[in-house]
Parts: sequence; C-alpha cells; structure tokens
Amino acid sequence: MGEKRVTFKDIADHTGFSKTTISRYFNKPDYLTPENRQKISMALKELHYKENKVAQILARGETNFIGLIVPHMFMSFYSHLLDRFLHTYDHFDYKFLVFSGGADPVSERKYIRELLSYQIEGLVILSHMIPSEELASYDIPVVAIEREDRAISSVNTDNYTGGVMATELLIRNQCDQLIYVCTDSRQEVPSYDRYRGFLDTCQKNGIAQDAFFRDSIFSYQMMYQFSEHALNCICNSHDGKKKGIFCSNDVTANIMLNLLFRKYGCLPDDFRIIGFDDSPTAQESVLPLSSIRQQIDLIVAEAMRILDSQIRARKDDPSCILQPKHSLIEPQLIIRQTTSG
Amino acid sequence: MGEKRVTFKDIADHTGFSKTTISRYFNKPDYLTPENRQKISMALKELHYKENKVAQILARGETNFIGLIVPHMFMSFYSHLLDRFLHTYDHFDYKFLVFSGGADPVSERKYIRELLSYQIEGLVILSHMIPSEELASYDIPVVAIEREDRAISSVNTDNYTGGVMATELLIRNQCDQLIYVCTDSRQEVPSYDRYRGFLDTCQKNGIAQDAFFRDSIFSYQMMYQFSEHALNCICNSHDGKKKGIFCSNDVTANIMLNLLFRKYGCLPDDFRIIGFDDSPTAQESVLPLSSIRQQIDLIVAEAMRILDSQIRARKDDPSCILQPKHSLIEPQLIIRQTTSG
DNA sequence: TTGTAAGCGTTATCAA
DNA sequence: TTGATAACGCTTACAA
Repeated sequence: MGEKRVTFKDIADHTGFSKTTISRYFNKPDYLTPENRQKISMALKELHYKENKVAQILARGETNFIGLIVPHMFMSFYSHLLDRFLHTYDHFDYKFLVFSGGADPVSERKYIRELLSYQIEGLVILSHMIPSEELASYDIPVVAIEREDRAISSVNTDNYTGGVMATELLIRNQCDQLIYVCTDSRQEVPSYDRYRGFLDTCQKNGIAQDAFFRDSIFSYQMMYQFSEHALNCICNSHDGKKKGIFCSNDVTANIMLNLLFRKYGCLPDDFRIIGFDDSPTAQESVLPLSSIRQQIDLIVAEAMRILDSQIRARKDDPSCILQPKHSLIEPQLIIRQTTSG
Repeated sequence: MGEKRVTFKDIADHTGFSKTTISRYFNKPDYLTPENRQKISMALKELHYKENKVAQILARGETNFIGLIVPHMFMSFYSHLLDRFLHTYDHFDYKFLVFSGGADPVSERKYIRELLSYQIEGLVILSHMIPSEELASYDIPVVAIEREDRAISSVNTDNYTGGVMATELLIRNQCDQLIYVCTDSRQEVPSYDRYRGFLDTCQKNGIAQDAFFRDSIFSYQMMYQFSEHALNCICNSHDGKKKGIFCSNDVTANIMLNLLFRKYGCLPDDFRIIGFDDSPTAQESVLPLSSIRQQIDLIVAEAMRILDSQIRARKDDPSCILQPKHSLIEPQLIIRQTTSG
C-alpha cells in the first residue's frame, strides 16, 4: 500500500549501475551483457518497478497519442468504427484519447484544445461540428470519415457506387418507381453521393424517381415520424406501381419495413426495400434487410495507414506540409430478403 | 509550418518575467497585477503559446487519466455506457484512455500495463477477462459494471428486482407458463440475479417455469441459432399454454419476436415477450418490445462518483486502503406492445 | 560496455 | 508580487 514510486534511480542504486544503463536495458538491451541484463531484470522485479511513459514522452517528445472524436455512439456505424480504431493498437501502438462529440462547436473546440495539450500526434474526426479548414489549421495530421473533408485527409465509402448498386438492384427487382429516402440533406457530406448515384442510375434506365429529404434528425422518434410520413406519401402517390425504396441508412429502412409488416403481416409484393451501412439492424429486422455494406475494417485500416504515414513524415521533417489524401473504399451489395436476386 | 514549440521560457524571455511568473499566470493569476497579466496574455497570443499537459503531469504527478476497457462495442449497452462515460468530461475533467477488449486475458493484461504506465488514476472495467482479485492488486481505484466484482467496486442494475418486475408483468398478462432464456450461464455475473428474481417470483406465485441457458455466444449467428432452438423447444413442450418469455437481453427477445412474426404475421395471443436492457433494438423491433431498462445515465454517474471519491482519497493519503463499494441502480419496467398493461 | 550531464516543459519551495 | 532553483522520471549526446 502507498509505496513510493520506484524509478530508474532506485534500480540504479540497487544494482550499482547508472540510470543510463537502466534506460538502455529497455531501449538498447544489446549493449548490455547477458549477466547484467539478468541482474537488472531481477532488481526490477524485486523493487516492483513500473514504467512511466509520461516521463518518456517528455524526454522523447513522442506521445503515440491519437485523438478521436465521435459525434455520438447511438448510430452503430460510429461505435463500430471506434471499436476498430481501438483495435489497431495491436498493430500500431497508438493509444486513443477519445471524446464523444459536443453539442456545439464551442465544446468541441475545447476537446480539441485539450487533445492538443496532451501532444496528440494525429486526430481522427468523425463528428461534423468543426469545418475542415479549421481542423487543418491545427497543423497535425487529421483524417475524417464520412464528413465534410475539403481541407483534410479522409476515407469514405464510394457512396456514388453504393447508390448505383442499390438502385440497380431495385431495378432488377422490376421496380418501376424508385424512391430515395434520406435523413441528411447537406450536399457537402460524402453520403450525398448516394443520391447522385441513385439519380444517374434512374435516369440512365429511364425509371421514374422520387425523393424525400429531411434534416436535423436527432432522435429515433424524429426518424420514425419522418419515415412514417414518407411512407404515407409514397403509398398515396405511387399506388399501383412496384415501389423500390432506397433508404440512406438501415434504421430508416427498418422502420419502413416494420410499418409495412404491421399493416400487411408481410412485405407486400409491390414493395422492395434496401438500406445502407449493413448495420446490425439490417440482419436483426423482421425480414433481414438488403443493404449496402460499408467495409468498416478497410475504412479504418486505410485511415490508419494515412495517419501513420503522415505522422512518420512529420517526425522525419517537422516542417513538412500535410497534403490531404482522399481514399474511397468499395461498398458491398448485401442481398437479403427485402429484395430478391 | 514546423514552428518550434513555444514554452514558458520563451514567454518569460519575451516579457522579461521569469518562468515561475508565467506558470503563476495560469495557476494563481491573483498574484499578478492586472497590467502584468495583460502583458503576459498578449505575449501568449503573439507567440502562439500552446499548453503542454504532459510536462504538467510530470511536475504535478496528476494525470487526470482514467483507463476504460470495454469488451467490445457490438452490444449497444457497452457503446452507450462508453458514450456516457466520455461525456462526464464536462463535469469531472477526466480524460479517457480507451481500449476495446482483447480476445484473451494476456492481451488485456497488456492493455492494463500500458494504461498504468500512463499513470492513470482510475480504471473503469466492463470486460470480463481478468478476475477482480487481480484488478484489485494493481492498487488503483477500479470500478466494474455488470461483471464479476468480488474484490473491486461496482455499479450494477438491481438485476434481481429487474427479474421480478419482468416476471410479474408476464404473470399479470395471464401467462401460465414462464420461460427464462439466457445467453450467459455464469453464476458470478451480476445478471445471473435476473434468473433468481425470475425463479423466486414463479415460485411465490405458483407458476410453472422453464429455462434455457447457453454459454459462450460470440456472434449474432450463434444467438440466432440458440433462440430458434429455444423457441422450437418452447413450442413443442408448452403447447396450449399461455407462454411468457423473459429474455436476458433485447436482441434475443427481438429474434424470438421476429421468428413468431414471420410464422404468424403477428405476435400470437398465447405468447408474451419481454427483454432486458431497453436497448435501441427494443423500440426498433417489428412490435416495440417490452423491456427492463438499465438506467445507464445513473449507472455511469454513480460509477464516476465512486471513482472520483476514491481518487481524491488517494491524493490526500496515497497509502489509504481502497474499500470496494457496491451500488445498485433501480431498473425501470418499460411496457410496450409485446406485453399488455 | 558503461557513465556523466544536460535536457524535455512544467510546478513547488523558498527566499526576497 | 516576483524569482532562483530544484524537482518530476526518462532519454540522449558525448565521453570514457
């Protein structure tokens, strides 16, 4: 209980070596003779030495900290991403200082200032509060995922292709009226490309299309109401047609499916639905939902590749300029029971 | 680009004060005259000073780091907890170093060693890999949530009461055959108390009961298969009775509900279902699921209260003994459409 | 192969 | 109200 901290000095005194030699035991063990290594090793155990990386940081000027800001964790997309980032520790040895997004830019700036004061070497940003130009101005490597990324590096799903895949599947399902339902109407967000892919594909195939956008959705309740409203409109406007609904996320798709299921006890033949993300919701819904999978493992791997290479570049040449890199990851079409083949 | 780090020394040189005075500007501003404060403030801006908390840690011996180990983030319970913990930053100023659980105790021990080397002042542990006795031996404040907690502090939902609530609701629904379906059979886990509450309530009311346990479930697929198997058994064994199914989590309950819905197009009248956690799944399922809510906000608030008080106690008296505290948080009965009143 | 001594950027203790 | 000076625990030239 309450033992004083054991330091290199204590080990040095106990073994008769200098602090330097103890340091070398950890960093350049080859310089020591096996016997001396043995001696030090014993002393470390006897005195219950515990290493202190804070001191090491100060001396070396490297923290191996990466800051990570998620907007929230209620969308499984974000928690899944976070999980994968944390697991990169096994490869990269970066430790993650994590913040869950503020309600406003002010508190998020506070988070970032705090992160910088801990000398983070890079930042992963999933939240949308701060414009990329400001993030770039902090002059550390930053990589964004599925958010506005004009001035910073980013990794995103190839949303356009995802939109095309979903739309083509609905067309193969003989739908003659396609509808895009979206819970975020901002054009600067990468996911807006899903709509572009949808539109182009409808046009190319000469299929009628319709779309519902809604902004500022902060809760499941809001999403439910919006979906219900959209579905009512769809039923009223496109009666008699075979309707293919493409939702910008699985939660919305699931709500649509549930509404139909409660009404008809099944997915009626004149409806086809596909979601986006391939989140757990997609397989857990009453009828497993077709979806466009975002390959989160690949997204994270690529994000870390970019971040790590920029961090290394900075260590070689602290004044080097950080060129934003933008990577796209292929989506995957996941066909389940709300569409056929 | 590539500016050298600006330190107190630079500010001191620039203003003609000493480093000490600059430090005081931040920590004891009252000692300075307003004019001098002004001068320093200007200099900080001109030179673009950025504070360095790593140096501060070393000098002060306080990190304000809390380590946090989640088992994974695929169960929304954990990601929700994590989200709430991160948000306590606004009250407590603790920063969280987060690890997502290892596959085995060996890698998890590595995480803990790393955390300790960063001089964390406390540990929140949600994963199950390391026995509490070992965690206690690290001699820093530790608080566990919904895991084995013999030797460490913990905050848990009052699972027994939760079990009673669920069971009583099913009885009020005129069920005459109750079934508990559980995806974790370890008796040392707090959630086992749900079963005890279930059993006692069945006995007290003289209602027939049955139970299905399965261990080592690592994926949705396994959970699905287990649920399907259990439901088949239930249908075969208890035909003609009104069956009240109490699932140890909402995901299992949702699977059961989906299986019934696909078969019958509705929840048949001789079935009632209730889950546990009140996770998003519960409201998103085809028929909104009744559930026992774990009050995550309260759990986290209480966990931080315990942790913070032990951390403070340790600062006053580094040799003080850490008495494990165990708190229970009341669950809430959430009645939705898979049970009535 | 090992040691000396000067950092790293703060804070704490005294003294003025 | 301010300033020297010595920590904090480790790394890193440079020297031996």
